[in-house]
Amino acid sequence: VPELPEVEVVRRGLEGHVVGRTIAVVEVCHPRAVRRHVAGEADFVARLVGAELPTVHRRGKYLWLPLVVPGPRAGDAQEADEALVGHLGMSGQLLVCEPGVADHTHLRVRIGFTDGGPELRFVDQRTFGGLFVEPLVPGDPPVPRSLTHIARDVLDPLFDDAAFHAALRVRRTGLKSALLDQSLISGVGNIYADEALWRAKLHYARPTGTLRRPDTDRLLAAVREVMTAALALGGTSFDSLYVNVNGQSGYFDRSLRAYGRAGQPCERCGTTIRREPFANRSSYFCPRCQRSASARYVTATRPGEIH
DNA sequence: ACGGGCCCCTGTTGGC
DNA sequence: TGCCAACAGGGGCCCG
Repeated sequence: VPELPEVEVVRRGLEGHVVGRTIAVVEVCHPRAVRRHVAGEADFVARLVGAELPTVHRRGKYLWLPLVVPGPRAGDAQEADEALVGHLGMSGQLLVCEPGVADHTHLRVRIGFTDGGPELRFVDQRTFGGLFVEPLVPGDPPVPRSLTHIARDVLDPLFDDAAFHAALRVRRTGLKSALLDQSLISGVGNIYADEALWRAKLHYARPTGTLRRPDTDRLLAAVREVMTAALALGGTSFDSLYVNVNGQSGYFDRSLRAYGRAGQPCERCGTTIRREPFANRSSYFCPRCQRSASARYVTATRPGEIH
């Protein structure tokens, strides 16, 4: 459930079903799912068992739940100094389901609670995602250590539009590469990058150094609009891999204007949407609406035609 | 230091 | 029908 809207849907689900509860048991079913927990599987489990989960945070595509361990005397309030961190990768799901429900084929981690209620299950077909426990680094809010290089996302009120524009100006790369760079702006993946670029009428290969402030403002507005609209529809789901904590799909796939629409007419101008290879994936765009890559740059990116 | 390329996995799909 | 290459929403690491 990869991009920001889908991860936010999951965060809200965790807020409703997991926050306030205390972990009783943890079962790691596949070691690769906890590979980012360097101290190992047993340490991962030990740090979780007995911890209470007061809140759930998200930055970009990462989720984390601060862990509060009960103090020596009952009722002692403790500050969380570490957190359970999760990334869904390409195919990860966090599902809330009754303890009796049959294990999913790709169940990787099971977390049970002291109240005996629904479990939290991490299910991940491709195992690009994972869970790990890490110390929190002080900040607003405190962030797990390995997330300190992740930029704030566009729905974060503290995202700095001017700083983002300045960063684009000094980069020497294409616009979509910059959008996908989680250290510049987080939460944007392949789908919403293409959708935002279509909305802002910008070419994916436009050199970032050529952007003027109004271009950046239009782009950021488009990213915010498309993500907000997707969130309202529960995110984008093409199949059962991308679901909320209750296993339900979102409906934003019907609202996509560029992604996956190769060969179909642009809804703005009727020109056929084109698909081009991009970084081992694909870029979808309207060749008429999104013509802003300079001719020199486009030429230079074609193998064997560098002038 | 920074950008692009490659790899980590499993499953589905479409062409021959 | 079968086989196999291409492709899939991500990111970390290595290399130049």
